[in-house]
Amino acid sequence: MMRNIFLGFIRIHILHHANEGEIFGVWIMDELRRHGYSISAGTLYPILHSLEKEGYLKRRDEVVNGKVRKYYRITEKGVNALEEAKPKIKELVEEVI
Amino acid sequence: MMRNIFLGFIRIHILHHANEGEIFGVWIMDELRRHGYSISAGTLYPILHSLEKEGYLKRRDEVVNGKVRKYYRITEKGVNALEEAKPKIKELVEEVI
DNA sequence: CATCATAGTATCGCTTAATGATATTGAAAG
DNA sequence: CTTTCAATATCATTAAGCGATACTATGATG
Repeated sequence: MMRNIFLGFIRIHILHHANEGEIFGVWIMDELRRHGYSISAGTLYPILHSLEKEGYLKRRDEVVNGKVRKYYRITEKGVNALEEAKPKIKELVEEVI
Repeated sequence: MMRNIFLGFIRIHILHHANEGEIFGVWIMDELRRHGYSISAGTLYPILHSLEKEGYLKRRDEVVNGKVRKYYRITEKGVNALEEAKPKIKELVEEVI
């Protein structure tokens, strides 16, 4: 029941965090786990790739502690999508809550 | 983007409406369309069946205008699930909005 | 009565998405 | 130049969503 809703939200959450700063795969997984939700790598990475491919996120590779990390940051298009989504989500949620 | 979120919400919306009164398949489809979302019959009916099977909804068949309608109403378990879900949704949404 | 039209529900075959498990990558350490 | 490790990537499987199409009463028509 909640899993379903959470999954619908995951793209928005990713955009949201990528709007506040740079994010990368494992960080997101941890962040979500902290909030009581978890997501498989096999689900997350394809989502990141598609968000990037569709132009909502842009990527930057950096070596951290000798490991390559792919940092993502929101794009202009991503910000727009996020702002457009907010009122719709609000409407969707307020009817029920 | 929004479709995904909407789909995650559909079970909650169904429970919500089944809490306010009796609902049936076509009515839900119309209601959602009115709000700018649409759902295929091939998606909706399996959802109704599973919500019933899992005990969130109970069914009552009635003939209306010479056609059989399956009215659904929320159960005690459904009400509980709905009430439990609300704060979690709120938390999930408020972080982003 | 037979058959027709119709609202509503049900299901099939296909496509797309999520998942856990497993593999790959590349820098650093030794 | 091998090993180790965090992080990312992909594979095979399972589950979910979908449009299209079929099914099921029932009341109307003649």
